[in-house]
Amino acid sequence: MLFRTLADPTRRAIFERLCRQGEQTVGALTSQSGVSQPAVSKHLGVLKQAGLVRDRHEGRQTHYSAQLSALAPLMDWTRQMAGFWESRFDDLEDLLKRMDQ
Amino acid sequence: MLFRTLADPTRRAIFERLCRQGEQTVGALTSQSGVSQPAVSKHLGVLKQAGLVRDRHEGRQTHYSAQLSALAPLMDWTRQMAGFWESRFDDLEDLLKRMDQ
DNA sequence: CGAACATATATCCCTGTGGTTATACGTCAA
DNA sequence: TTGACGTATAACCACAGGGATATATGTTCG
Repeated sequence: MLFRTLADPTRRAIFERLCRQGEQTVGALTSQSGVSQPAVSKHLGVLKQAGLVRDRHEGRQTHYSAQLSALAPLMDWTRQMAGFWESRFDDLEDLLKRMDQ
Repeated sequence: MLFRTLADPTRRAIFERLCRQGEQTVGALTSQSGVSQPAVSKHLGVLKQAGLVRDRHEGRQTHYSAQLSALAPLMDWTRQMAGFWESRFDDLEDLLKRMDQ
């Protein structure tokens, strides 16, 4: 589900912005997304269902923020793939270095 | 492009199998994929274009293997998002609260 | 209350793409 | 060379889903 959710560029950009700049209203996200407000709301719904964001209602605005813990399965998957590969003899020192950072 | 490539379950399963079990022929991959051989070939083409697999021709068969170094951008992206998140004060507070629970 | 505002939902359209079958291309064996 | 085999390409279909516009829901303010 995570891959699918993050596959769309617009949606991924929204999530990245929430990671970089913290909590944002739908309006703020819309103004820099290049698509309509309903489109942004739909993307936020998908992100929320994937657990990647959480929403907080304050008056008539809704504030969204990134829920980074949801990325854990992604890191786990990547590490697992690397593990399988590594256990089958080969260098990939470069990748392992980056994983250790 | 990585997210998009790995978003499809069938294609991701093919890649995972190549990671777990090493080099495989198209026929071997097809037999356990649940879809037709042309579909598998198409998926392999997409994976190849994303740099996630390599192909090696041997007679009339083609052997595919995972090219794990292509996952590096994925790890970099994830780490970058985590970095943005941790560098923001309010989120650190949230994290600490959750750690105390 | 009524109007402006912020967001969510409904509806529809249209493209992308994953699936199929049919077929072409290359390779091995006889 | 002919035929069987392994894989790739072609042509087509069906549907998911991202986009827009229109409208509903809910909130603040005069």
